Amino acid sequence: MLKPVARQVPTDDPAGFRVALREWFGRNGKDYPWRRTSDPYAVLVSEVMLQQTQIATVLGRGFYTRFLERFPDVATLAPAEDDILLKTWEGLGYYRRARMLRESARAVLERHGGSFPADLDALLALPGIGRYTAGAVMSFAFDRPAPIVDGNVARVLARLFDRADPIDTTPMQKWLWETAATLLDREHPRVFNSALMELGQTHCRPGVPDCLSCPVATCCSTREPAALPVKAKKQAIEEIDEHAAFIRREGAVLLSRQGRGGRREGMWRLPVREKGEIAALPVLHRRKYGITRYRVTLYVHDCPEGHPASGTSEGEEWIALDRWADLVIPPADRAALIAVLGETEEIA
DNA sequence: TAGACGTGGGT
DNA sequence: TACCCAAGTCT
Repeated sequence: MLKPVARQVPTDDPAGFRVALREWFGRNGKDYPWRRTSDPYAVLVSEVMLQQTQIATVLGRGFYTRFLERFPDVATLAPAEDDILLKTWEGLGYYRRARMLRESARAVLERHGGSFPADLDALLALPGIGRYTAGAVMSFAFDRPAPIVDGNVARVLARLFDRADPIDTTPMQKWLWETAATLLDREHPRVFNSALMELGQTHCRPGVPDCLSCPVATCCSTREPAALPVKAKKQAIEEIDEHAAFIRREGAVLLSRQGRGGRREGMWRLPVREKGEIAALPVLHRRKYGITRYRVTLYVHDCPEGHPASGTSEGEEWIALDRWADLVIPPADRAALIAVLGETEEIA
């Protein structure tokens, strides 16, 4: 694909850049629910859900709407119990986000009388709110000038300025934030930041971008947009096996609640055993799933009551068959449970 | 500061 | 199928 290569960069004519972006966004900006509100709480919920999570997931699977229906404001979120909170977040991943959102709601009640502060440092001091999210709430909710740099903005800026330095390094991060601050339209921060991100999501998308109709192609210096941004090499994926026991008793199945400080804290899983304990038992189900840097193969073994591995240990409980589906369970375990229970029903 | 933290959509 | 990685933050 041939792409025009500009001789100037956006900082050569910041005013022109802002106008081009604003006009493009005025015609093409998408209509997301969080763009229809200036309620900082609702904006924060959307931003936290969207951390490392695609819009299609948050919107398409109803997480955003469901969460706001159940927790419409800080006063309803602050006292939420873990179970109900996690149930609303189930399937979204990065469950710590949900707890930190609740901690932020509590902090807003305690420190700010229930109203979000329109102040970058005060927002930054709230749990789970980093530089990006603080800037997003400032600009999207309050329409106050604060730069933001997320994956979209980093890609757009790296291409506009033809910067091949890895974006996940300290110096490049510094440059990205400084450049975002320099370019920011201080008269229209909400529209500017929305537009910059949306440009990265539409025309300036990852992989092969659509440069021919890009509204700011006249100040984009890269010759090979598809090669940008550069990222530091990521760590290798590690293959691991998990051996879980399907232990069933009259009307109940043994499940294990994940403990404090660990992965997926408070959620329920099939009880995992040492491979040696149950490897010899028949495999009822096999499933692959990814978590962080691991590629996990989950084996579910049929473990009869009375087998040495069927004894319950810390955090494990018998859950009635008509109740397990209401628990908060990771998707892989839920799918495995459905498959295994379905099979054994047929056998029975 | 590098690694942990989840899941699913896109290719 | 396999791989990439997304509106990041915390420790």
